[in-house]
This record gives sequence, structure tokens and C-alpha cells, in this order.
Amino acid sequence: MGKKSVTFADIARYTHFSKTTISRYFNDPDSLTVENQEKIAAALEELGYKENKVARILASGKTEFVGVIVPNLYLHFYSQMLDEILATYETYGYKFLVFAGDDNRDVERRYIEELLAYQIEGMIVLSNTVPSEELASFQVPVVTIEREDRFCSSVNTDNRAGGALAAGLLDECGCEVLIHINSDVPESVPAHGRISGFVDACRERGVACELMLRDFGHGYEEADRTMRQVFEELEERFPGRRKGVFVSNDTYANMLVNQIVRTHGGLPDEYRIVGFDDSPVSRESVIPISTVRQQVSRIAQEAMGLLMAQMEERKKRRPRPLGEPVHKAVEPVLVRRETAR
Amino acid sequence: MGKKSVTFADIARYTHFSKTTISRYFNDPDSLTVENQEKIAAALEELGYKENKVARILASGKTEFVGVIVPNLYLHFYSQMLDEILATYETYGYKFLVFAGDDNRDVERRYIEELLAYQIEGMIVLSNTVPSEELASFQVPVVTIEREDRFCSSVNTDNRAGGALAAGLLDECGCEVLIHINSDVPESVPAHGRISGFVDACRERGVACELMLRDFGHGYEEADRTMRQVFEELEERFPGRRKGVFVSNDTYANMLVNQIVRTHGGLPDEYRIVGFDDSPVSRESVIPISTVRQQVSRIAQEAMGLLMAQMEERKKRRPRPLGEPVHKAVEPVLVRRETAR
DNA sequence: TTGTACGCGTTATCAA
DNA sequence: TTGATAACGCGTACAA
Repeated sequence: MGKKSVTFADIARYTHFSKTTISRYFNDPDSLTVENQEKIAAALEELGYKENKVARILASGKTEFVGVIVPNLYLHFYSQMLDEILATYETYGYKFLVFAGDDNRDVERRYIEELLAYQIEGMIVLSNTVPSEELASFQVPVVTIEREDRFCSSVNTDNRAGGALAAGLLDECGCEVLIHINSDVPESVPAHGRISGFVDACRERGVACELMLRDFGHGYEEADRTMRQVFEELEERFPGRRKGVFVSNDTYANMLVNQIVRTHGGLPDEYRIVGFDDSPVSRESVIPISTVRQQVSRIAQEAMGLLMAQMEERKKRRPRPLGEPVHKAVEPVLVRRETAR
Repeated sequence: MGKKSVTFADIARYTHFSKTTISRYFNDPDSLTVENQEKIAAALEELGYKENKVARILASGKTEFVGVIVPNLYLHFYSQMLDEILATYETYGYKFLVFAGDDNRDVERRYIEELLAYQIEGMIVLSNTVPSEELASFQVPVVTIEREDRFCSSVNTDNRAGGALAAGLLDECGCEVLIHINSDVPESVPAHGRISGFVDACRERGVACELMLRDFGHGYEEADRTMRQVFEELEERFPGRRKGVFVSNDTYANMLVNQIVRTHGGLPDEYRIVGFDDSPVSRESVIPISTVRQQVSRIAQEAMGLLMAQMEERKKRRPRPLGEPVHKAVEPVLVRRETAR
């Protein structure tokens, strides 16, 4: 690399101390006299020392690396989540090696191998292709976020509570029939709670409840077409009745709002709509959409907290055999906008 | 770390080869007999060997790390950009250490120090707080994307061409007056080209051209209020004339569209609108917005390509003194939607 | 308070 | 084709 970089040995030679003393200057400065600290500080300045953490890692075994695997950064939820995860650097000092796995299981497996080769101390997984059982089998602490989490510790939004919040708001708006639009989410995925939470809340409130589970495909266009059909079905099946519609995410909710506005020239009183995520589109919509916000920042912090606990445990002499996975739930928050007050 | 991991020494002992031979198995397998390759392969399997790239780094000096600094991942452009940067792992094998600097200069400086301590081989910078002159002073190849780039190599969208595309489309739509809404972008930032490109294209076409540069502040609400004023001004100053409005980004363009739709119940024939970025909101809008797309994927690839070239050069015996920074421009693409055909 | 000596897990240089 | 030995730059017992 051109000129060799300045090392502890150089500083030691220059200051007539030993390498150990230089090392101590960084890791336990108080064990040196103030005078000598200053000498060393001056020498560092003089020689233009730059620290080399790779060498430190090899010697200490601590990389302070955490691996992150997201499905993509196209969906706002994931990028926002990553943003908040990165922000925990200020608290814990851990650095993040990030991979976007694109929902491809084998690709993600390769990424995990690579991460392990870099001696990551822990892993945060948001993608849902590799089963949690397999994740748990790597000898590294893992915390998952909003995905199947049977064998791993995890942090999720309390999706059931989210479904209930939506049902509650729509009910309060005086809706005669409560409808939930979603895809057929497997029970193992936390987001399934949006369905069950909504249905149960409807039952408790004694309100008519309708489930419309559709395959929204993968692209935007496809989803939009499906939503158009759903809209027509709504118009046909529930004419004149006040419909409270809870849509599984804001992007889909916005499609529905657009459809309604294009047809009726606005949001008729017979519609009330609630989305999920509080993603940008919910407030950018012509009619700002009421929604259920996931506390992304809190989720990220809890996840790093959980991970830190496991990583610390692992550094001890006799680490406990990890015990049962811990699952944390973060309460969602209702955001009232114009589609349902 | 619980059980010590299996090392070359263990494999060597087990197979009665030397550590060197084991190393060769990985880095130059053909220099071993096929027979011995198989023996070693078997031993690796047997003992459950996991590679340790940190040790390799220390010995070889090559980290295959690239540092990335983005302002945030809240804006879609940055997260999409990061997504595409991460995707280049498949081509080049470089891993990415990512920091979100939140537009705080000193924070970003700390992040850069940290990145350098991890012996990154190169850096991709999207945030705009640290001057390119300072970036160039670190002894690491740097490529910037869509930011001030005087002293660094860079890849940017050809913003002037983007402004011209917008002007062209609006002119073709038969607009009588062409208006550009933007903030007062400094000339050093590539995005300034959207202004100059637009203005020059108007002049060439001999069309009336109006610049409305406003301070849109930092939050969404603030920007929305500003856009409301801009809208009122448009209505007042150009009544009855067909207005071709080019807005600096899709989020703002959507605010304008919403304002118009709320006032007029739709998009009157006297308005044509073009945004910039092709971000999700442009097609999620009630009236899907015509826009100028940045070729994010191409930009990311060009950036990594440029960076790779510099990093390779640096590994040679007598690296050229880097010479002048290289600036690449990527052509934008016009996306015709409903607000301007 | 400071120093000695060794280890971390690879790669690189020679020599065989 | 293989091996012995010395780096790589730092941390850490243990000794002084």
C-alpha cells in the first residue's frame, strides 16, 4: 500500500517506550503518567499515526461487527429500519456489514457465510427466506425483526394490537361493516397478527367483519390491478353501507384511496380507511391516510439491546447455554389522518 | 468465544501437511496434487473449518471493504442507491460498511476515521457535508455521487440533460409558459444543473421561462405550506394560460398535484407537470406524475467501476499519482405519465 | 508505572 | 510440489 503505515513499534522506537506502553495509552491511559501520555500523544501527532482496528481484532477477538440482512431497500420499511439500526452506532459502537438478499435463500446463505468469515459478533435478520431454525444453528447471536422467529430471539411490532387499533378506529367512525384487505400471510409471520387481531377485535365489538385475502403478486402494476378488482367488489357487495376498510399496508391503502377518488371525485362518507406502516405515501396521498405506525426506532433499539445482551453473555468465561429465545413486542401507534378520524 | 475455532494449524496437524500447503489449497489449489487437495478437503469437512478473513486481511493487507456514507435512508433516492451499491457485491466481492451521517459534518468526520481504521480500500460518498477537497486528502480512493465533487472522482446524473428533457416535454405539450420550481441550489452541487439545463432549453426553444426558487425548509409540513403558496402564486400570475411546471423532485411535484386536484377536482388542461427522480410517489399519486428518472442502477455500477479502477491502481508497485479526478455523467430518462404526455 | 514475550490466524518469501 | 520461518499490528499474561 505505498508507504507502510505507522505502527506501535514506530511510536515505541520514537518515544523510547515499549509497544505495550503505547497499547496502554489507547486502552488504559490512566495507567501512564500524564507526562508520558503527553509524550506519546505528541509522537502520534508527529508521525501521523492511524489506528488499525483489523490488527486489534485479530489480537483481541472482538470485531464489533454486526451483520445485517435485509430483503431489499426498496420498501420504505426496510430502509427506515436499517437507518435506525445504523443509528445505534452512537450508543453501542458496533459497525454494520449490510447485505440485501433480494429474497433469494441461497444468496442469503452465501452472505451469511461471508459475514461469519468476518467474525461478526452478531446478526440482525429482517429477510424471511432462511428458517429461524437454521439461523439459530450458526454459532452467533441472532435477532430477527418482523419475520418468522420460532427459534431465534426477535423484536416485532405487536401486530395483533395493530389490527385491534384499526378495528377500534373504524368502529368508532360508525362503520357498519369492517373489512380487512390483506394477502394470505402464513401464521408463522408476525404480520399475520394484523389479521387475527382485527378479526378478534371485531368479534369483541360485535361488528360485522369481512376478510378479503388476495394474491397481490410482486410488482406494483399487478397489485394495483388486484386492488381495482377489490374496489369493484366492495362497491358491489356493500352499496350504501358505511365501510370501514383496514388495508395491510399504506401502499395498498393508497391504491384504494386513489381508486375511490377517481371514481367518486373524493372520499364519500360511506368509506373509512386505515393503512399500516405510516410510510411516506400515507401522508402524501391526496387524502392523507390514517394508519398504524410501527415504532421503527424503538424496534431497532430493542433489537440491538437484545443482541448486545447475547453478545456480552458470549464473552464471559462460562456462557449460559443461551436458553430460550426472547421475543419482544413493540406497541404500534394509531395515526389519525383524513381517511378516518 | 467458547470453543476455539479450527485453524490452518489444526488442519495441517490432521493432514500432516504444513500450514503453507493448507493456505495454498485456498489461494492456489492447482499447485497441489489432486490427491492432496482431496485429503485437505476431507479434513476441512471433518474438522468443520470456517475461514477467518480477519487474519487474512492482517497478513495480506487487503480488506475488500468499501465504506459508504449516506446522509440518511429516509429519502428514497439514497436507499435505492445503497441498494444498488450493495448489489455490486455480486460483481466485485467487496463488502460494504455503511454509515448514515444525518447531514452532520463532524459526525461524518468521525465515521470516516472509523472507516479508515478498518482499513477500507475505498469510499463512496453521497452525503454533502464534508468538502471534496477534504475527502481527497485521506489516502483512500473516493467516488462521490450527486454531490459537490470538485476534487474527487464522481458519478452524477446529467442534470442539465434532465432539465432539458423536462423543458422539452412541457414545450411539446403546448405550454405557453414554462415554470421551474426549486430551492436555491448552489452551483457546486450537480442538481443545480436541473435549473440551468431547464433555463437554457427554454431559451433555445424560445419559450417563456419562469424560475421560482423558494426555501422549502426541512420538514414535510413546511415544504407543503411553501408549495401551497407557490400554487396560489401560479393561479394568480398565470390565469388561463397553459402552465408547464417542472418541479425539482417528485415529492414536491406530488404536493403540487394534490393541491391542484383538491382545488380543481382534477388536473385541468391548463396544467402540465413534470417531477424528478421517478420515486415511488410519482406513480402512487392520484394522477401519476411524469418525471425524469435517474438511472440509479447504472450510477451505482459506474461508481463501483471507477472506485475499483482506483483501488487496483493503488495495489501496484508504482501507483500513478492518481492524476485528475474523473467525472462521469449518466443520462437521465424521461418517464411519461399522466401529468404530461 | 513500565517492559518482556508470546499469541491471534493468515499470507509471503525463500529454500528444498 | 511442499515446507520452514518470518511477517502483519496489536493485546495480554506475567514479570519487574
